[in-house]
Amino acid sequence: MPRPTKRVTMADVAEYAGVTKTTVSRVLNNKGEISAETREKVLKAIEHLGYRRSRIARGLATDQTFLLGLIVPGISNEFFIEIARGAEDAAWENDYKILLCNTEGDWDREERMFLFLEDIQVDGIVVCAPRLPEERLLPLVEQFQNVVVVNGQGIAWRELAGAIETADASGMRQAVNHLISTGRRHLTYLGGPMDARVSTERYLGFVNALQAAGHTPNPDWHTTCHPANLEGGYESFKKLGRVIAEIDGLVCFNDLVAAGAIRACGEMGIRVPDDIAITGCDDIQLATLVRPNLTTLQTPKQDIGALAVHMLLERIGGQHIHETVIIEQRLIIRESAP
Amino acid sequence: MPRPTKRVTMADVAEYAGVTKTTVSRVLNNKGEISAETREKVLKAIEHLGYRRSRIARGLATDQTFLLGLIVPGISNEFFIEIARGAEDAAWENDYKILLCNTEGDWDREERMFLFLEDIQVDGIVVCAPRLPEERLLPLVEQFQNVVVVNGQGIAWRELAGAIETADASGMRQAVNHLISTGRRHLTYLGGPMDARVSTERYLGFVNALQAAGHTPNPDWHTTCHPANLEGGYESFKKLGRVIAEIDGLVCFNDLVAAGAIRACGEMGIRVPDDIAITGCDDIQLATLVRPNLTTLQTPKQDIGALAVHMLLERIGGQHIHETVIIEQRLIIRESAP
DNA sequence: CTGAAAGCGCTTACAG
DNA sequence: CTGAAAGCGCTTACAG
Repeated sequence: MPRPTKRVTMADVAEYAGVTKTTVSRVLNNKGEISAETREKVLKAIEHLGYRRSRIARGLATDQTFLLGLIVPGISNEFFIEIARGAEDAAWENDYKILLCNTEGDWDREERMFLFLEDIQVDGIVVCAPRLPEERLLPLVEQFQNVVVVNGQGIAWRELAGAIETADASGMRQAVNHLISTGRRHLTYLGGPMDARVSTERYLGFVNALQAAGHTPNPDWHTTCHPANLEGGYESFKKLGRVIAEIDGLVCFNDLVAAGAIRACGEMGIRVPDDIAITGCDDIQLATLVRPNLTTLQTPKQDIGALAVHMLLERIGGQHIHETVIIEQRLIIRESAP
Repeated sequence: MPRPTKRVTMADVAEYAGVTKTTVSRVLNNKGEISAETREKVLKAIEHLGYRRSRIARGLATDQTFLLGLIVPGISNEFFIEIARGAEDAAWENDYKILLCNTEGDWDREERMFLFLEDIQVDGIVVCAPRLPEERLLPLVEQFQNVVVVNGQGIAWRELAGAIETADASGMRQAVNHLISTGRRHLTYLGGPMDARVSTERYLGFVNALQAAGHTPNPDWHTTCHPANLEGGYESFKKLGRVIAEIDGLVCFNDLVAAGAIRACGEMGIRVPDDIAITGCDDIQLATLVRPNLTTLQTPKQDIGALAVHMLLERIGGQHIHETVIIEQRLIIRESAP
């Protein structure tokens, strides 16, 4: 922002303290030996003049901005908001700042965001892109040094970036087992978009768990939601139409979809959980707002955000300790599937 | 991000095109006369080398970053998310980018965010700070050139910054009039934190409208919510305790609070809207998710965000056309107060 | 322990 | 219409 008053620069500090910019820079960066006395003088000058180092100038000189980008496909989705929150805290703790970028699930916008972040010259990027096709993700990851991908698809990029994934199949298994152990016999799955790995994986988890328990999933019942939000869940559930009466257990892709299904049940005169038990996934706030409350899989969203930042920081520091981390989910039993 | 391969610089482009950096800069900025031929050569060189101008270097040279900051007190509050969305679109359209900053309603964090944005050297800042005290806001506004405040408190800063405000009192009047005209006689107000102007103003609007209609608000019934979200609304409604049976109309500070009240009603065996009619404010998504759907005041959230950016751009351009803009709300009638 | 000087990648008067 | 040069505010070898 063009300042009304001239900016206080390092040269001003140097002059006031009677030293050179080199010295000022050194005390600022705690680099090299400096006599206690000189340091004192410089610190006083900084204090007195109200000097604040220009991140831009520093960025130009060092090629480091201490900025991190976080790309999410939607900002009104609490799942990503929580990840952002965790990431932000972790970043601040390490003197980094987070730039939150929302793509609205638009792939072109995804690329534009990468370009934007490259423009700003962030030191690293966390990408949450569950639906982005591998062939779109790969070039982005190739172009940048430090990237951590949360729930990404494909494998081509994996040696280039860090990865964090939720243990989707195992989560769904917990949901299915719970429904079966509470007496449900005719289960189906209300899925997310099948172009997302998290989605297909959850479906597979559902199918496998069912088979492992000696049941056969009815493929005709399998329904997906577009988009995987409340409206999508509502519409898709209604599509189940006549067969719905036979179903007594519904495993949903996420809490939003589950809430939509519950809403549809309300209108269709189907009682939850009496007639049908419903489970969600992620445990967002909505899970406890909806009536009946959602039985769901808790995902440690903030932890994922913090972990992503830590992995990024490792990479920036030249280490690649955590290549891939799997995050387990935990079943929380509430009213919708007691 | 320290690049593995050397960055393509303006000098490279100049060399490849057989001109000087000055010329390259000129075609990039469309400044000064350039022969079509030269321009062509430069453009080709840029294309060929895949050159992308460094925003950092440019920022250092011009003191302009084409970056805007947007400070919000909470990122899980849909009201602010929508403002952010509107702001982002408006910014992109003008080749600016938005940096979204969340303070979580923490005033110290508010100041830190300002410092951070100053650090990044954004060209302007939009602040949503409904609860920030005037004496905290003033120094921040004084320190920056280009600021637009959304729903700010106090007046001291008003000649220094642009302002956008919702017409809260008039909104509440609509709600009260609707309740009265549909036969409700014993109204009360479930308020927000009384340290926010929007909150006191809504309360005054409520009281005035009631009096204008010849009713006397019962001050004993007046209750505030801390915080003004679902839980707060739920708790506060319960505090109304015994007197609740006498109340047949409830005007709420916002949709979140209203949803909390509805939830409490459910548990207390009070029927909405039969026993009590409830109105919200803002018309967030939740308004149509809750059962019964919320009658509420629609606030054009995205428009507010876009307007804020436009006002900021005006200021950056040296104009101060819109000093203060008042945004009207509109009553949407749904199930909770038919 | 401290300084002089070059460099980061741009822009912008000033000349021609 | 184009260029040489200084400057934006830092950092960092290189000397001493």
